[in-house]
Amino acid sequence: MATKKAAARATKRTPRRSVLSDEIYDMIKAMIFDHEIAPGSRVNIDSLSVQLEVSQTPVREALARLESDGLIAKEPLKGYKATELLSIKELNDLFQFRLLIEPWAAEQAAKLIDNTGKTALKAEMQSAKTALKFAGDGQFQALTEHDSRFHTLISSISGNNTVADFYERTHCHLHLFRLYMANKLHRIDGESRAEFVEDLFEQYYQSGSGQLAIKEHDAIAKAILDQNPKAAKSAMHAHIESSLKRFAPKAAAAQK
Amino acid sequence: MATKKAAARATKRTPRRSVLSDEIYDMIKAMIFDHEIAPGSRVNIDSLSVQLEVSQTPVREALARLESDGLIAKEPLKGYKATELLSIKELNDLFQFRLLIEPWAAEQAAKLIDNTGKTALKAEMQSAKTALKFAGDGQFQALTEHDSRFHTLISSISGNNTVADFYERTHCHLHLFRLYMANKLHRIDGESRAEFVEDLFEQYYQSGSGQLAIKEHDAIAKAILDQNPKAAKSAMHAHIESSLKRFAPKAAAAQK
DNA sequence: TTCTAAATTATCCTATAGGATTTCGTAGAT
DNA sequence: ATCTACGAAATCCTATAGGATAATTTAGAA
Repeated sequence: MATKKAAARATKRTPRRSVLSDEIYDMIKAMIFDHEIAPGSRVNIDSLSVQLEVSQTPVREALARLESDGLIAKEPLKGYKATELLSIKELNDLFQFRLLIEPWAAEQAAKLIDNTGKTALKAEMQSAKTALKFAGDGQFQALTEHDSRFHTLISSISGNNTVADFYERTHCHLHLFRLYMANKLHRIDGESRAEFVEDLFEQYYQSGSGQLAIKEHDAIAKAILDQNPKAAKSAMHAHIESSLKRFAPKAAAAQK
Repeated sequence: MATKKAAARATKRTPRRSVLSDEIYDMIKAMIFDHEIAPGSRVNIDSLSVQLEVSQTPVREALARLESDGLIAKEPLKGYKATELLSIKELNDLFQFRLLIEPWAAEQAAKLIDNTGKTALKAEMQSAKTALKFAGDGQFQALTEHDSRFHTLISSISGNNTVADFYERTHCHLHLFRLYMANKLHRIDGESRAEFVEDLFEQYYQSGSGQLAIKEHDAIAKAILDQNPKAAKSAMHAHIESSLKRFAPKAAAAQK
């Protein structure tokens, strides 16, 4: 008896900290971000379940949630497929929406920030510097993750949970979009790859005038830390507008 | 041949306009709205599947989607439960969020509306009048549905799909909240029921000063139809603020 | 009374089978 | 040669049963 129990315990040493369907959800989301699942391609439940070595049930739950997130679309009796990349119009709509929300959030954050928030914000700006180094080598992941965390952090400091929730939701798409562009490079023949990385780095993170996007983040963070609401609001507004300018040409290129 | 075709058409009279899991999703959502599933109560997959006479699979998918909608929460290894009603803070957060979005949407709608949109808006305002009659008899469902459609319509006329999507998403909660209050009446002993209906009608839809919420809708619709952006924006702003004033005391009462 | 340990309950996951629908390919007719 | 009709394969959707693990309850001992 005891030996049998021990054996059973040994075989499944997996502590399973969370439920399986959550893990599968994260895995599939990662596959979409990494373009293992290309935009617009079919997503087969059967294949996924054998690939991830689980049964269909958790895969189904994960796909249902991803559909709510807008990362996957279900056509009845046809199956799931990954959604297409953002069109120009969708990109504009999204940024217009951000312009309505985030400058306000930055303003509120400057009003309401406490010491805990200040510490967190300073730490995030510190991590941006190391992320920037990786980006110089063509590794953008750290930088995009900083960007996501930065905006999420400000939303949460604003104190309005509805706003914070919204941010996490809508930015899946944007994240995808970014990684698409970064990923695109890897498929270009080796010769011109370095050149493209340079180009992307210049245009995307440095922008024409030599102003780094990170510097815009710095300006926002500084205004919030100084508890200057008006400055924080306008800095955020400027940042989103210049982000859109950086994205628009890339979005147009991705359409084809 | 022809007969065979006709026979085939007859046998499959079930067009199955949508898949089962979608129907189940709608059914469970309706059960939450109608308080067949009370806020905070446990939701058992097994019970639901026998109650709705389907297997567990579609129930699981429906619950996963409802979790994304925020109407149901999952506690790992404990099961699903319906989320609680909005707290005062959440109500304030939600309305603050609406104040950032909807006045802008009304402004855009006034700028961009075409003849199709004008026809739809006029029709919706017409339906409000009949809904108002039902409300006088204590049947608020038609009125709350008009409210939901009205705001959704303006979001869609604004031309920004991100905004339109957002509206549909966030207002599940609000809808629930309203129906909760309306539903509460039915559980009160017959004696004082009429009195409470009167009270609710006065405070919720007529408000202290004798201004009907529908009249506020009228003002918004008129400004949009006149293509007067500034008026539309300020009318929407005023409407949301007075809505919050109507809701706040009810939310406080529901806390207990 | 309070703490430990076993038994019960419930949830999550797996596995598989079968029905329904779409898609693709082939044969025949115009 | 093009189009229609039938048949086969693939895919999705549904249904059901059963095993494994965590949470809860109950019983017994200090």
